[in-house]
Formats: sequence, structure tokens, C-alpha cells
Amino acid sequence: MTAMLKEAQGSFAPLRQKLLRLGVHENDLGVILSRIRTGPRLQRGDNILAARHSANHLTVLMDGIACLYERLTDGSRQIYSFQYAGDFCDLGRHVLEATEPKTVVGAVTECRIGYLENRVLDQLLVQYPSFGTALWRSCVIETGALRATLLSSRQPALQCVAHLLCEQLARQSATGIDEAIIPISQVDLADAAGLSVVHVNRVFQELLAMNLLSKVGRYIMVVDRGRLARLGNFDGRCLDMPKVLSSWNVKI
Amino acid sequence: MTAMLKEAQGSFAPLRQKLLRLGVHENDLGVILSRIRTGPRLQRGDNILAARHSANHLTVLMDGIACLYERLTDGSRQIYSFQYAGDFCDLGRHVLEATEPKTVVGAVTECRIGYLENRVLDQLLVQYPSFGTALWRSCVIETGALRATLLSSRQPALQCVAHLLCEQLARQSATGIDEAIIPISQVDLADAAGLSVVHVNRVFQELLAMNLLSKVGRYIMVVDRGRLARLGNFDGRCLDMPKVLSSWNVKI
DNA sequence: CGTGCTGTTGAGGACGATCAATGACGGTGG
DNA sequence: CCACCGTCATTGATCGTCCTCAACAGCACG
Repeated sequence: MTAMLKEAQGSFAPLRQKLLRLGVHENDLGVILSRIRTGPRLQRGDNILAARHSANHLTVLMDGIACLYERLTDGSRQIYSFQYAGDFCDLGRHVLEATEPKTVVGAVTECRIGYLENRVLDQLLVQYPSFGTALWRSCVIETGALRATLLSSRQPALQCVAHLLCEQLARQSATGIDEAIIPISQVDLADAAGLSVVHVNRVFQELLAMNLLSKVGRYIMVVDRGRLARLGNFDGRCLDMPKVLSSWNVKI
Repeated sequence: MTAMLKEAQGSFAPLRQKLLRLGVHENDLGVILSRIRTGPRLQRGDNILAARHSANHLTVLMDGIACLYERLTDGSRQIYSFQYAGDFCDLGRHVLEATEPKTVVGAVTECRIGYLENRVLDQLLVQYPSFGTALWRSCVIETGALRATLLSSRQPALQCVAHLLCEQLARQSATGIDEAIIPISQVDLADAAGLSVVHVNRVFQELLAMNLLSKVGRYIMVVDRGRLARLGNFDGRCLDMPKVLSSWNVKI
């Protein structure tokens, strides 16, 4: 019983951390988190949103890594962003009906997801306005990250990949996890960076030679975060959560 | 007197149109629009947000074309998006304190801007929840457009430019204006597409030769919108406004 | 009538894609 | 237990797209 609670608590920790940083009041968190229904466990490659295509809920990634992508007519895949524990998978759908119908959210590693029914979500938004603001903020931050990605994609591949890796570290640490290992395959990274796998691999070895990365099994470990960020012109602020709040929040 | 009203009316038309499409109720529009304070007229190159750096207000583009960009250390410029009459220039700042400090909004053509004081904005958001939803939606749509841009930037230059031009038409028509002329210089388009001016120019002539574009003075006119969209794999839906509303709106 | 911005054209070179092949690893089924 | 297969990582060689540099023409501006 205690063990179960502990485990449940653990899986909610990233989301709790994220909502806190997004400006949700600590006292409101308990109620909000308690309304989340735990969903299935998914394997790499599974379509997270297709699991319940009905779209009657907001989907939260409770554990693991997912990616938002689109498959092109020629079979190639563009990954727009990776998502980590505590991230909302389909935030746009709530305010915008048929947002990006072609966009898919897939599991990159083994994942566990949670649901928040639309009906419940609506209640929460009315009851806790800071929750709505948090979701809105989340969208604004995502937009900023996307701009940074676009910017980095104009750079040569070495710096582009460096930026991508820094972004992953920053996204992880947004949920309170400060892990230097990025468990993402080169194939996935290539699809995110818009480079060929072959070239990503070459860039990798260059980064290894520069002692910025090292390999842990099949995965990547970032050795020198600072130098990697400078190389990729990564601006950590682009994913920062607010602690200070705008007048909007003071008002409501 | 009547003429003044008419002109004032005219300048609010795009914003009115846009808010309507974003789901703001028609009855609420009058009050919202009446609270907008008209700002100065700006010339090409002017920094729109620096005009009133205080950030005590939301800035609306009333007329003309602006662009959101960032200047890099090497002097080059990345344009993230062009903005048209009715667009909000600094929507992110309201929910997120120091969002993108390096990001600038500049006037691409002669512009007229309007202001909505934060205090007033807060009042309106409380009074007309659909207005808040509209702003949130606006952000989601912007994110979708950015994803489409990222996607198109993986294509060869010809299709990339085609996509960019289609996006401009779509953005214009979002405010009710259906104009086939795009008054943006090749330099600006190059900075937006992430290509060199030289290469953009070559692509241009190719598009001219394909009878997709024609030149009107120094400006571009889109001759065959459909073929251009197909060439650039442009998905018009990515900028679509909702008419049907999600459960969120029904609730509030 | 210069000065600056935009548009246009040419030539050379770099970065990264593509094609092709191989090795390593884990899972599956005979 | 081993053969087989799929995914991922790695390496080499060729080729194309697009950048860079450079120069010049048109046009608006003072």
C-alpha cells in the first residue's frame, strides 16, 4: 500500500515540478494531480495519441520520452520536438479543434501516460485560473523552443546537433531531472535535426573527439555541458519557466 | 467626423475579422476594440517594440507588415515570421515575463500600431473569457505555422520559397484581405527562408519561368496559388482559424 | 550626381545527401 | 543452441545543392 503510493507519487513528481515552475500555486497542485487518470504503458514506436483517438482528454507523459513528429510523403520523418515526463502531448487540441491532423506523438522509449478528461480539465481551468495560465505559458515556451530550433537548423551540422542535445538536457531538467545521459538513438536525432543518419554519426564522432560527449553503452552522455552549449549557441533561457509572474497572474 | 470614423473603422477591420475567426463573440468585439489605443506610424526598419519598451501593453499591428526576427552574432538575421494587420506583436510577453529578450519585431513596410494596456487587457480577459481563449489559440496557431516552416526548411530551396510565399498569402487572408501581391523584398524573404539572397533570386526566376509568379514593379504577384501550394507542400490548414469550438469554449 | 538599397548574373568551393557495404546487438523461431 | 532477422552504428565514395565572393545595373533618396 505504502509502496504503491510511493510509486504513484514518484510518477507524478515531474508533472508536479513542471506545473510549479509554470506558476501553478502549490496548494492547487494536489487537486489537479489527483484528477489525472493513469493510462497504459507504451512501447517504443507506439502512437501515443492513437491509443485513445477520441480526443476527449488531455494526454500527459508520466514517464519516458516521446516525440512529436510528422511523416512525409516520401517516407521520411520530421521530429518537431522530444517530450519528457511531465509534458503535455496534445496541448493544442484543447483550444484548437483539428490542430495538426497529420502530427503524431510517438513513444521514443518505453512510456507511461496519463489522462485528464476534457470535462475535468474544464472544471480545473475554471477553478484554478493559474492552471490555465500555466498551460498557455507552456505553449509560449514551446513556440520559443521551436524558434530556437529553426535558428539552429541554419547552422552547420556540428553546431546543430550540439544545440539539439543541449535542448534535450534543458527539457529534462525542466522537470527536475538532471541527467547527463540522453537515451535517444542517432536515427531519431537525425530525424529531429533534419540531417541524414550518416552525417549525424560523423558529427557524433567529432563531438566525441572534442571530449564533449562520451558513450554509455549505446547511449550518449554529455560530458561538458557548458562547452556544448557554447558550441551550439544554445540559449538556456528559451526553455526557462517563469518564477516571477506577469500582471496577468497577479490580477487573477 | 464621419470620415474619421470610417478610417478608424477601416483600420480595425483586420483585427475585428481575426478575433471573430478566433472565436471571440461578435457582441464582445465592440468593447474590446474600443479599448485599443492607436499608436504611432512607423517606417520600414523601425523597431516596433522599442517604440515603447516599457512592455506595459500588448501591441497590435493595425496596418502594414512587420516581422519577428533575431539578429545573430555574425550580423545575419533570422526572420521567424511576418505579421500582418490584426496580428499581435508581443503576445508571449503577457503570460511569460522575459520571453525571448533577443527577439525583435521590425517594420517591413510602413506600419501603424495599436496598444492595449496590460491593465485593460487583464480586465478584458476576466470579462470576456473567449478573448483569452482567442489569444491562446493565436499562440497555438503560431506554433503550428512555425512547425510548418521548420518542415519546409528541409525541402530544397524552390519548394521552400514556394511554401514561404503561400504562408504569406494565407496570413494575409486570415485578416480578410485576399491580395495576391506580396510587398516583401527578396532580402527579407531570404532571411526568412534561411537562404542567401543570391539563391532566392535564382529560385525566383525559376518560379517566374514556371508561370507561378509575376512581377509587379518591384513586388511579387502570385499567379497560380494552387500550383504554388502544391509545389511547396503547403498545408493551408496550418493557419486556419477555428469556427467550431472545443469543449473549453462551450464550458465558459 | 553620389550614396545606398535592391535585384541580377557568373564562377568556384564546401557541406551534407545519397548509395553501398559491414559490424554489433537483441529477439525470435527452428 | 544456433540460424535468422531487424534495428542501430559505422565507414567510404560520389555527387548535388546552395553558399560565398565579386561585380554590375536599376532605382529612390538626399
